[in-house]
Amino acid sequence: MAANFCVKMKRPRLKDIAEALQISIATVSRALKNHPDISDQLKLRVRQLADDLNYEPNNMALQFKAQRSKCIAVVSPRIVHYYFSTILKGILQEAEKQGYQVAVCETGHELIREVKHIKALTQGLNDGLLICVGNNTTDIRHLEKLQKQGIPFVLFDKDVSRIKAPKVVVDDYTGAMTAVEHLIAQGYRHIAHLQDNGVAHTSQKRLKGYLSALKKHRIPYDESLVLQLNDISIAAGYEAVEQMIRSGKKMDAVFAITDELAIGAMKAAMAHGMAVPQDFGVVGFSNWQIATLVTPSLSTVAQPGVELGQTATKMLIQMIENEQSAEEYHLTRILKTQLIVRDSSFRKRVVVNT
Amino acid sequence: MAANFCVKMKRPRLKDIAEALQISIATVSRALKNHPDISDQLKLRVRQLADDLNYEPNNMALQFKAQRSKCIAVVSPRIVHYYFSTILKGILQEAEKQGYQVAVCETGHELIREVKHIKALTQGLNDGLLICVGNNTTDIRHLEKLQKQGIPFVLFDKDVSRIKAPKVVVDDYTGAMTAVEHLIAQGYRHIAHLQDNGVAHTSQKRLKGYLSALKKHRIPYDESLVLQLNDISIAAGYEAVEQMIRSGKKMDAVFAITDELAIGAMKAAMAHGMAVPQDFGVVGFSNWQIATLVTPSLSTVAQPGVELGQTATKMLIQMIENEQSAEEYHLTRILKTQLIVRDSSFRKRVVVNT
DNA sequence: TGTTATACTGCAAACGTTTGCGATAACGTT
DNA sequence: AACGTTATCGCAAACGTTTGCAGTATAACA
Repeated sequence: MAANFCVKMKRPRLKDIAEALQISIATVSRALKNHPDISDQLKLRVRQLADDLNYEPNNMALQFKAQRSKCIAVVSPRIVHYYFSTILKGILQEAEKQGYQVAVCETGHELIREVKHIKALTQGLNDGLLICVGNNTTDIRHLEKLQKQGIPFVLFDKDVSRIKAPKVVVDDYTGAMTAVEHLIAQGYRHIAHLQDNGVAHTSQKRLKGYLSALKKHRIPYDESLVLQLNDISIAAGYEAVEQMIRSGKKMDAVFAITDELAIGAMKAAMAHGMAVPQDFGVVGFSNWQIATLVTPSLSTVAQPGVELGQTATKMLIQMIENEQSAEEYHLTRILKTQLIVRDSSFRKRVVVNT
Repeated sequence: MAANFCVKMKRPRLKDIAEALQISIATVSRALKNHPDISDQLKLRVRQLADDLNYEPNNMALQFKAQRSKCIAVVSPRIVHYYFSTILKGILQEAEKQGYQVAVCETGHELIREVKHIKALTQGLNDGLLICVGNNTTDIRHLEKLQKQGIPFVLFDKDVSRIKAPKVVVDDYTGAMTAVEHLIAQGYRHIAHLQDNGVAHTSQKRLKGYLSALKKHRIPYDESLVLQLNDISIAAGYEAVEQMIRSGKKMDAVFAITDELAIGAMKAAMAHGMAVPQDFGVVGFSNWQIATLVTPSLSTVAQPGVELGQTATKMLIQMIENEQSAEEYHLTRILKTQLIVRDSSFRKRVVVNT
């Protein structure tokens, strides 16, 4: 009776039920878990009271006892980012399926924040980590420390070649190569490549793909057609291509490391009177939503974000539940990209392959 | 010596340090916490060994003891969504600042998943919740239950008028009104409104803003200019406006509930030979990234996503740390939107206000 | 009556940490 | 010599739950 007057009712515990029913805590626990040792009659009484009190087991106590939290954490350089959102969606899907909670944090490509977050996330709360390192992460001592501590983790999207650990990445090399081969098949011959500063692993792989495609089709490599940009924005792409055109450089196509760069390139070409795709072909990378919205629509290399997230999560949970450390479980899964041909690179006529 | 041969070294505990140093666990704990009761000499030895063993306190034990996890959880309808990403970024920023971990989950606007996730997230692991209900959430018993349990939570973005709880929302009404007034000021008179099925609180507020603007400027309300669509995609916007044009309906502008709808509308108008913004004005809602990329660029109402996330998080953490339940802390923060005028609605001439 | 099986239920330890309080020694003071 | 002070450290309880083991009562059987 009087208990109801209490404004702030404490969370009920097994002990409360036990005392109310004059039985032991152990019995309550077993009754709620439908243990055969407990009589049906008592089970009923216990469950009744548990429902009335709105009893929910205290997960902090459970995970403390089990030393398992059923939580994993994601370390991502960016949150407001179409591709990373996609990956996160895949992670959440798989985690939900397996009953795991997912903590998220953003590093903004800053090593300090990366280190800080990883440290905070590993102080016992999470069973494992999904990490995408930042573009500037060359110092990998924090990852090596993770390994030493035996904390399960999986690297995703960005490869870190210097560390042996489970990884899930996208086949940037083949993706880029396929894209450039497509441009070549469409008859473009002077294909420029727009990339960022080039330090990131992905950038290098895509450049290699570009080079391989040229080589395979016996197209001479022109160094001046590969542009390193500080920025991967639309404006940067626009500016780069405009300068090239102004300088009189012969160029009839662009393969860009980003959809945004590609769109900038496309706009610059059009602004200078070139028709896309007739005079100028463009292929981007990532298949952002905007690729379908620009005119002409942008051909691009799609990365399987959801699949990547799912795969990484599956691997991580497997490591956790089999108690395998990252060290003894190094295997790199490479996911296929898919070339999506849209209007910006499809001349709609049969092209003789050289 | 032999311990080093052990392949899988267990995580060191205070007990391990204590035994190695032949002192009590309590002393180790105090030494590491720099308690004045412990001699500097012993502190040094303890810290030395702790460092050597790479000791990190077990957070599960800590949070179990304190019954505080320093974790909050976010329940969001969508993950791959520009606006929600922005909000999440704000949440993560504020949480990082205050040392909280953030768990995330996606409901996909499905009530069942919403209920399930909220239940899972509240079984003790999180100190509080940030919830954006789905569009179809009319049954709010799960929220009422949260209140009864005294678990702190803040509703964000979507208002749920039937429940008294702390909320952070955006001023959809004024945002919509300002947008429509802008169209009116630009001289448009036959302004259509594209909305979704209209059940969501935000949809209703925006419709009201639309109506208020018309009324204020003495423009007769034409019911047939308000279209409820099943879908908020570009295609849906395109189709809706195309049908209107074909039907011969007089219409010279669109205010859409979404940037995507607005872009669809714009493309439809242009496809039918109308010049934007000369013959046809368009304003969207949300300021997605694509708004700047379409031609002409899209005017839109920007929602302060980061600010919203930060505000909600601040409120939640305050509730947690002051032990205020959602019931006794109901206050609704309404954040201002900002009209961003771009090419799709700016006729670039002085317009006499009627 | 004694033995054994059956059906329940409770005791207590364990998970790792913190912390109030009590204990011990060394040293100084009277 | 007796007492007080100070510095240093340990004991044990507490947080909520699970679970192996032991215990008790009842009933069935010889």
